[in-house]
Amino acid sequence: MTQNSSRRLANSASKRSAQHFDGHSIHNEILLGLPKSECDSLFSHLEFVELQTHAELQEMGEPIKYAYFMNSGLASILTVMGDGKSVEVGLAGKEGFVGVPLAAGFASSPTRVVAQVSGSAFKVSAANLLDLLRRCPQLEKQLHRFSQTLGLQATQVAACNRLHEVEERLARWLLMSQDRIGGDIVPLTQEFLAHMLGTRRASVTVAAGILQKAGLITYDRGKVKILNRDKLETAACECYETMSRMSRNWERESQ
Amino acid sequence: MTQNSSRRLANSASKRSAQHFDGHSIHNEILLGLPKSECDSLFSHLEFVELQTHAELQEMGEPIKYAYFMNSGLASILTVMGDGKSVEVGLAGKEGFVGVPLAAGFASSPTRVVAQVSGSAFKVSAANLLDLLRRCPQLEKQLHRFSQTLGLQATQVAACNRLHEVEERLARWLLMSQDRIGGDIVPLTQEFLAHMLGTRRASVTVAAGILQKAGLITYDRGKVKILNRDKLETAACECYETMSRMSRNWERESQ
DNA sequence: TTAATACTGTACGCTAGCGTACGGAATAGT
DNA sequence: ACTATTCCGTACGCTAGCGTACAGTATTAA
Repeated sequence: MTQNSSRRLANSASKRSAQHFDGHSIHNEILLGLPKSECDSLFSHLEFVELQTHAELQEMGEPIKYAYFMNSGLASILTVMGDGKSVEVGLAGKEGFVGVPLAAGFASSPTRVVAQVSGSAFKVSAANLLDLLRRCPQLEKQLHRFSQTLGLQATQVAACNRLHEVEERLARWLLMSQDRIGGDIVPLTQEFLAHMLGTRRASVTVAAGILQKAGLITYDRGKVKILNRDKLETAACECYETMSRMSRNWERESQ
Repeated sequence: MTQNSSRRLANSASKRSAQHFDGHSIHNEILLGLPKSECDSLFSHLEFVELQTHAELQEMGEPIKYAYFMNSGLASILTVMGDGKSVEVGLAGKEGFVGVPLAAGFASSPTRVVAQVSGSAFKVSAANLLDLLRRCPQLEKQLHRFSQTLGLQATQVAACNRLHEVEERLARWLLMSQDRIGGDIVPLTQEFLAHMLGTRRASVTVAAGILQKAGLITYDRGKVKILNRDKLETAACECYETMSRMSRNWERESQ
């Protein structure tokens, strides 16, 4: 990244549209919401990176090297057990950030984070981020907010995992993913969906089959196409509505 | 609360032991860790309150009126579904605080919080807390930290609820409760334990019966006595160890 | 073209846990 | 002392989901 490109980005950051970085459009909502002064500090430390599917952004228990402002695609936050079984406990798309523990003074990642849908992000080293947080109160505030939303996601997921069935949870997951990546196709195999939902691949096949026969989705070799979003919402458990409402309230309540 | 008592508290707060407030010992670890300057600001706004069992500190979806620095007893953070089923997603004892959403700019509680084991706390109005946070950076930092620990608790619980059995989860819950309240008796009926674990009362009876026959606990009308803590740890799922380790790392990593 | 791999559908026996209900024992109220 | 309530143990039929395995189809590699 050249000094020139970072300056160009910083200059354009005061506008709410058509912001670029080294030729890459900025979609990340945290970055887009920052005041110009903080952008000036921040942007010279950012690096644009492509995220391939299943790329590991953070590993459970290991030091956090980089944090990521998600720009497109989808990052899954997973809790992994000793026997290798995993459950998704949070999602981060372009509205979010990967590396929230850093903002609270935690140096190691308590979870695994993988790019579940390929995309891109702006990454920053942990050391630089910590330094920036001291100078950028708005950035710090936004990261604390997003940390809180992830925590709330996790609480709802904790209850949902205990009380709701695979079919409902699958529908919820598809809706939440579509909200974050846009479009009507969610590229993901049943194998990895099973890891998300903390269940067997065979259970996903059955649940997806039911949704498919009902005409809500089609499933073909790692690509889910959402055909009827309204009906899919009724097929999902209440947790989808709850989590959406939390996001909306969030935007309203945060000044 | 008199001006006199708050002054006395503030004066004693620079010492690490024998701190009192209106004659009540302070056990809350967040309060004990604050510098004297912030104590001076904070203490005049605190009020000591007794918490009866099942007292509701915060209701899901409603505005947060008061925040609580827990002093003794145990607060359960619950996610409640539309049909009334509930699951515990977090615990706060004297190491903690009830009302973390306030610190991130959230005015309503996304969860229900009840005093699961009676005790006491120092409460502060939401408005006063928000005002104090602007003047007390250490307090703000500590609340962000605790917010993060609650979020991590929730992620582990989300996975645990999906993957582990009632008996393991019961053992984990008893251990975590004992860690927070001290002593070897956890006063709680099977009915409410069922709400915590998101299961039937009958399932708790069975699980508790197994632990009882194995000589790990005794159960009698709302009082669990822990007889063999070591064996109880092996009966619990790995999540207990994981969550304990997270707390320990937390203390080490946070400066 | 052939072989190997990845992805999906399906099947079968099995178990934990559900919903529900009933009875007994301890406690509290009057 | 009597009654009502709370709390715990148990039982029974039922279902979702588990672990596992195998086969079929699409994709990729050689």
